[in-house]
Amino acid sequence: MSSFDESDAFESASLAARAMAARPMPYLDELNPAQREAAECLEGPVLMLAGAGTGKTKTLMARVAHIISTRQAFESQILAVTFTNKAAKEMKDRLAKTPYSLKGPLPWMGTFHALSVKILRRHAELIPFREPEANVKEVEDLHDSDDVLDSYDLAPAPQPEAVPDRDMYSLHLKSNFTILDTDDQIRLLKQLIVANNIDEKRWPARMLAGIIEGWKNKALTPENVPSCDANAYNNRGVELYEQYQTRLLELNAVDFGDLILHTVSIFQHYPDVLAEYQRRFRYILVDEYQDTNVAQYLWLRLLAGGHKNICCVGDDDQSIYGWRGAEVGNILRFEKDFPGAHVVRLEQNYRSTPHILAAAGSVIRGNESRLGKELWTDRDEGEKVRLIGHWDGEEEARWIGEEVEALQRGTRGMRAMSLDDMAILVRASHQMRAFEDRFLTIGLPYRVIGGPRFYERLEIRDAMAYFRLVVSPEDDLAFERIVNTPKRGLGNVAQQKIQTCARANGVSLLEGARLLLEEKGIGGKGAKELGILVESLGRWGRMAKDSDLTHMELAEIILDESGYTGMWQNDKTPEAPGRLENLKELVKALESFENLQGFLEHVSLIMDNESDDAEAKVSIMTLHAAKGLEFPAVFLPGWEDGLFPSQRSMDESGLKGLEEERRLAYVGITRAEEICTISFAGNRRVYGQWQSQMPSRFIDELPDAHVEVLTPPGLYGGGFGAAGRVGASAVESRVAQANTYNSPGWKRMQARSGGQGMSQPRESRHTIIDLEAVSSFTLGERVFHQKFGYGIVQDIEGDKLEVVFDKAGVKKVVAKFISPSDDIPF
DNA sequence: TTGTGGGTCTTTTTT
DNA sequence: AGACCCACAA
Repeated sequence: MSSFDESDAFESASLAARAMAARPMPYLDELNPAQREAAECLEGPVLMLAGAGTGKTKTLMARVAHIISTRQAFESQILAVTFTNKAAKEMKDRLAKTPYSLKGPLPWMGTFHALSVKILRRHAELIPFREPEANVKEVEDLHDSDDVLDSYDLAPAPQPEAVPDRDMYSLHLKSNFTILDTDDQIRLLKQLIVANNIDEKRWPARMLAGIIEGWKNKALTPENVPSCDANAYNNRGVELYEQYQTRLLELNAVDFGDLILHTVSIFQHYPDVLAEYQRRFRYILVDEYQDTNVAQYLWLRLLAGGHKNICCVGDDDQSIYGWRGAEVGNILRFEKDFPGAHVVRLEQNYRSTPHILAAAGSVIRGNESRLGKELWTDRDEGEKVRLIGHWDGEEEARWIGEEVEALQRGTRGMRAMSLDDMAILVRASHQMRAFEDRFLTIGLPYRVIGGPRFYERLEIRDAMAYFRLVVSPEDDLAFERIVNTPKRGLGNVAQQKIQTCARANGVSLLEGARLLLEEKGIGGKGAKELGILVESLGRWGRMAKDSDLTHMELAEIILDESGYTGMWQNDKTPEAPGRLENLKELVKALESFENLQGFLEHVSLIMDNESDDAEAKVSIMTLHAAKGLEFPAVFLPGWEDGLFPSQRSMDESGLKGLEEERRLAYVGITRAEEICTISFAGNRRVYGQWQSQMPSRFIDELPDAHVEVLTPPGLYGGGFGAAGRVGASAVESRVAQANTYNSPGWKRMQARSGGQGMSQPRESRHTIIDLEAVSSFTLGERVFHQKFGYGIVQDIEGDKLEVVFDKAGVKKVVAKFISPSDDIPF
């Protein structure tokens, strides 16, 4: 990456010289007044509140063009940050298409992580930062502060008297560090957990990984973890976190969280380094600001600290990643963080019809904490949002399948739509199965968006482990991964021996294996195979250096000679051919890199897959995956209380959780350009159990005037099932439900499974208990919880209930219950 | 070393 | 119900 050299040219070149030839600004003419304001205001901090479909990317691009053509900065002095590679790529493409006065691409456009890697490679040896003695007290003071954010000042820490001598610490990060993905991380943590004699059953590695990730998201190093988190992971969380960080340094590796954390830490502790970057980046642009976590926020705040020419773009109503550390607070607090900030609201929507916007607006208005925005459009009215209830999930999938086909043909005078124009957006990925099943049986082409990323797949990770080992033989994690893949007769015992031998000699596992073979510490088939592997790795390594083979040819040789390709060729399972296909893809992907090394450097941060195939297909994806996309026709199935809004989200995060769910609903509806169809089912299988469902409370929030309630076919003829009833008179029932939802003891229509001849609906009393209503329980009362089943109330304490459930030994403190006082659903 | 049975968990997912 | 993971047996 030579961008630093490029941008150094700035020091000698004069901006004034470029200013001589002023050019017209065609990009500004294409904007509406609000967009134009956001693009033109180049002085000081700007917050661009861009609602769904209001042309924020276009505005951002115009802003870049404006900065360049008014000679405020060179391309290389603009820092443009996104969250995903997809977003970064999209911006790159857009910029390339409408270059205006741009001389070339922006070298500092990328994800937080990619940009951090770029920075970190230059300063890796500054990690870890060690507090010089004199500063220790100060740091302790910081930790006592309640608010993580307030404990950091905009000004970097005072320069330590003596810059730590890196040689003093044998252990520091080196510039060629590897980036671990989640899988490696978990394996590493597992080893630590075992080494610490912790019961991995009770305290899973995943949990620890989650806790550590949470800390890193908050920019907390092991020393910084506040005392309130000290009891995390059976009181040993911090201890293990520290060990983990040490282990990472030993491996010269970082995880994703470290990329941000280390960069922030360098900025905080080395003012000269920070100043260099502050000077370099004259303008900072941030996309999806509502998704930033604390660490990323600090990253930005430190970089913008000097000139404060920061432009954050976001939509507080589309913040749906709170569960992974995103802080809506960042965007809500922007004006406080950056006094004198210029706030621009983009409210004209170019995507959806008025009916759709009205529905979305009416739902999101239910949220308390928002900056407030009202989308409008001058488009034609179009169709009302459609609402329909179904008997069960299968019926719902069947109906949507037919509806998709109808739209494809073009019905009721509507234009025929391509399958590419339609999407089904679900709350949880397991909901996708019903649609896949149905679409397979009727032969409707579909594509699932999401799923495991290309480079996360088993075979890709295996292949890459081979490459890694060839490039850097001391990569122990890679060695562990492939030593017995394909099967070489090296089981646990053999691997243990290698571990011991390597540790005893203080060498890498590969080297340890070699020593072990020399000492004849291992025998039989395993020894022979291990010998071949060790020898081959050495040979491939030499080939990588000396031979004239292209790296693609080398990759193929590695995969073939190691027996890895053969392993899948002999595999008779149905997925084997697909995996071989993926391996070919992988080799093809090597093409765009100069060598294996270069490929590996980048692969952990890229995810370009999504092969664009020609055939039109309906898209199926989660609401989260749909963010940023748009479709003429959108289906939103599964709007049932407990599923959407998700019970778990509400249990864990209360009102905050509910508000995030509501934003999810908002995101869903605003994906639609012309037709938006919301549906729910009266009955659904939950963990193999049939449960009757209530329509989502968000349905209550839809404005009657903009909703058309459809009648599910066939329900009137056969009888009056719960679903039929709710579906047929959803508008009336919505009104009734709205009044009773949050109070204990609402009436509930009880559905009964019974095939075609649907029985009369029966009423039964159920109670939803929220925090305020816990006191309405009595000791010894029998309760039912969706997850834990039936149980007895043991104790009532403040706003918490302690319940012992029938299911062997489950004793939980939960605040929310559903309690049937007479009848049991199904 | 590989197969099997029992126990557990079950929202969303990027880098 | 169904997937996954681990412990234990062949």
